[in-house]
Amino acid sequence: MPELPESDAARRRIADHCLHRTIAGFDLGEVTHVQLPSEAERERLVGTQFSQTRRHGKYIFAGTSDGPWLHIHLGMSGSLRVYDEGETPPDYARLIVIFEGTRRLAFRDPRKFGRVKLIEDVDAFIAAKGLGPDAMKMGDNAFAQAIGSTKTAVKSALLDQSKMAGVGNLWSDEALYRCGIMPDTRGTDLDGKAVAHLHRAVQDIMGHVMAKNADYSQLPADWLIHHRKDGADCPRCGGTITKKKVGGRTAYHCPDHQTHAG
DNA sequence: TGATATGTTTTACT
DNA sequence: CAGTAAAACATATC
Repeated sequence: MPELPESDAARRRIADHCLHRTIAGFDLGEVTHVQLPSEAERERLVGTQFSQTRRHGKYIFAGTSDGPWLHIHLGMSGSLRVYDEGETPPDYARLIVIFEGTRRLAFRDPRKFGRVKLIEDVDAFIAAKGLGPDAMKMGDNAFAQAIGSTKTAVKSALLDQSKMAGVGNLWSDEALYRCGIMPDTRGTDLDGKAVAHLHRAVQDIMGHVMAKNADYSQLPADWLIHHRKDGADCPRCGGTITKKKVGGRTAYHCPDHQTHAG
C-alpha cells in the first residue's frame, strides 16, 4: 500500500530492525522483470552494513556508512517485511537481504511494478527524477504555488510528483473529501483559504497514517478510506460515495458535500 | 469472464 | 512550455 505514509512505515522497518547488521548475501526470487540490483551491485553490499535511512516522497533509501545507497520504490503493490530465519518467508519475495545471524529483509512485490537499485547519491537521484519537495515538509507558500496556480484538476496536481512528492491516489481522495473539494476543481478556482485548508488536510492525514504505522484499521471510522466503494454511504453527510475518472485515476468522492467551491 | 487496481514512464496530441 | 490522454509495465483480486 505504497504512498508516502506506507513508504515511511516500510523505511522504519529497516531503521528499527536492520541497521548495523553485516550483510551476508542475498536471495533472489524467481527470475522476473522486476528491476533489482545486479550481481556486481549485490557483491558491493556484501560485508557492509546499513547505517541510516532516508525517504523522499514514496522513495525509500537505505545507506551504507560510507558507500552506496540501496534505493527501493514499492510501486503499486510492493512491501517490505522483516523476519528471522526459521519463520516462513513471505509470498512474492523478489529480493531477500540476508544479514549475518538470522535477520532477513524481504522486498515483496506481487505486481512487479516496484524497483530496487543501487545509487551513489540520494540528493542527486531526487534531482534527476525531478521530484518536488516532500509533501510532509512542504511550506505554505510552496504548497500554494504548486496547487493554487495551476489550471489542472486539483487532484491531478496533488498526484504530480514533480509538484510535491508523496501524495498518491488514496490520500489525495481522503484530503479532498475532508476539505469538501470536488477532485476535478481547477487549482486556480480555489481561494487561498481552501488551498491552506487542503495543505493542512494533506499533512494531517498522512501524518496520522504514519503515526498509526499505516495500519488502516486504526484510522477513524469516518475517513473515506473505509468507505471507498461506489454507492457506499457517506459517513459525514449521508450522501452517496461516487467514483469518477479525474486525470486518468479513479477519484472516490461524495458529490453532496464536495463542491467546486471547496 | 471481465473490470479494476495504492505508481511511474513514455509517447502523442492539443 | 502547460496540460491532457492513453498506453505500457505484470499480476492479483473482486
